[in-house]
Amino acid sequence: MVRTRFAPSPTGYLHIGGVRTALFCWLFARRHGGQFILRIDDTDAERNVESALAPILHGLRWLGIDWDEGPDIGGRCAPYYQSQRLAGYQAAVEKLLAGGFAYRDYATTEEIAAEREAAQREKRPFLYSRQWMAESAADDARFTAEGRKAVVRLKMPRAGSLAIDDLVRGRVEFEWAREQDHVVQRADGTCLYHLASVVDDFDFEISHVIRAEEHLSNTPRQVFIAQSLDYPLPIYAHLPFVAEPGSKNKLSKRKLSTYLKNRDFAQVYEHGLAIAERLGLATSLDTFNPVIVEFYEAVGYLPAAIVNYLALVGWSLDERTEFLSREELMQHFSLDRVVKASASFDPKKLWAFQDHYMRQLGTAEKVDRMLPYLVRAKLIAEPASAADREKLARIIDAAGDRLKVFGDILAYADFFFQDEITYEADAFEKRLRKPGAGELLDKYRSELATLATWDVASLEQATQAFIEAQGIKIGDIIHAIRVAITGKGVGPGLYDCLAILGRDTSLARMRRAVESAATQ
RNA sequence: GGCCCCGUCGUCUAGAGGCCUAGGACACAGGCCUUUCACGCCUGCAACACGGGUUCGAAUCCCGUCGGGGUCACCA
Repeated sequence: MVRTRFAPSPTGYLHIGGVRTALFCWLFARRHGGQFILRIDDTDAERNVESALAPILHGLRWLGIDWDEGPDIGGRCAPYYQSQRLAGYQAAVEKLLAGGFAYRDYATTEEIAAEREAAQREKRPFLYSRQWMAESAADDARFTAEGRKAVVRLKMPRAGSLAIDDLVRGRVEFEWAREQDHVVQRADGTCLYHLASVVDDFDFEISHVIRAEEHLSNTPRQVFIAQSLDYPLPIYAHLPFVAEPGSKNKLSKRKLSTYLKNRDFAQVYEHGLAIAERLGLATSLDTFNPVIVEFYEAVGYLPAAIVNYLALVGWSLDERTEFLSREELMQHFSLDRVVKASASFDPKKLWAFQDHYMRQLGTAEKVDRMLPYLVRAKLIAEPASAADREKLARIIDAAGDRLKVFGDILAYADFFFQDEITYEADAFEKRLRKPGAGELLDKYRSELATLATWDVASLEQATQAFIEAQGIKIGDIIHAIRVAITGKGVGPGLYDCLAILGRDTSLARMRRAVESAATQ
């Protein structure tokens, strides 16, 4: 039975690299009809675990990465918080001690540091002297009498080597003599991550440990712990990590200002920022950041796009398939097609997937998903009336594939719902302050005032007739009309805008624009 | 610095000795379409890190060099 796990520590946010790891674990479990387990690594946590965990669970759920056992739903191996499994770790430490695989060490941190520095000075690899290792009860008594406190260290082998057959790396070998006597239990009795992780993986019957590459060098000590405890070894698979845009460094949420120098990254960030600001969301880099999954949810990306994109960061189905549904991924995912090299996060490629999945949506669904954005931005009152929904549907159809994320509706719908529009300065100058623009627009307005039916076809026909009568080209007036009725230089098709706005509003806005152009 | 991992277009990747004058996608550039923008269509730019082997033949195998990254906590 395949059982994989994702073991986040409650940090308060879901990192895009973490999601990729979770996704691969989940996909692998689903592919093999196994279980995906969520375990919370909170052995060190002093913070509020529940509130720091909520965004992580929420993000995974939003992406559709569901777990079979975990903190909120329980399961046969409960509890799923490491902080609630301390007794098991304690028992493991006792067993390690009893078997001679670990020892009580009374060295102070200063003494260890001194040894490490000495080794560095002499340019030889550091290996603890075990000078303060207690080998008998008498030693314990003696060291304790000196006022020392003990930690428990692993008594690592000092000869031979270990070979791991990693599912993505192949065979990797380590010399035991290079491995340190790592601490597994602190002086205060609490246990460290590596021990807890190994014990839990055994207790949860994890068959495949799929995790990021940064854990590869930690594997020997974990194997040592597992072997010393007589645990069967899980199968390991170390995934390449997700790197910064345009570099090979590990993606980090702290370095956003550096990433912003990357044009693509900056573009995606600023696009999201504009939406967030209209929604009145907090936009500190700590909470609103394309390295964090919440960013995409807030701005209105589709989970399908993110999942599809992320699946292709480090994995591919074949030489040309790009679009894969969740079901197809579950069906085809395999670790042997995971690449070994780290892969840069490319926000523009994610954007392209978003564009693709957005097109699959029908108008009705877009109305449902975009309406909340308009409500939050106070462009539509809650609850939305049937008329508002109808109008929104028309706007969405007119805007078409210009709407890349749900939040984009704000920029395309605002002037339809506002009573009073503001002009974009550049567009106003260029289109309405041009000599003669006002007069022409005024004539056009008078012409439209007499129009029998106010719909797209009639508007187009009337406009054509108007430019022919005036002996001008469409480009000579259409931009002025657009700025007059929308306030903007770009937007949906002009006749659509006029039709949706209606006769009264359109004519009133044109009149006001003519006045503004003349007086300002 | 020690140990470990990695190295194909700017980016994600295909490639398991001849199918490679290296394929696809994103990005980028130019053009067409066009009322703006977006879309669409066409074209283009662009890579096997380097050096030695092995072989009739190497992006693919071996060795070395260089480069990049990870890790060396009483963090996870």
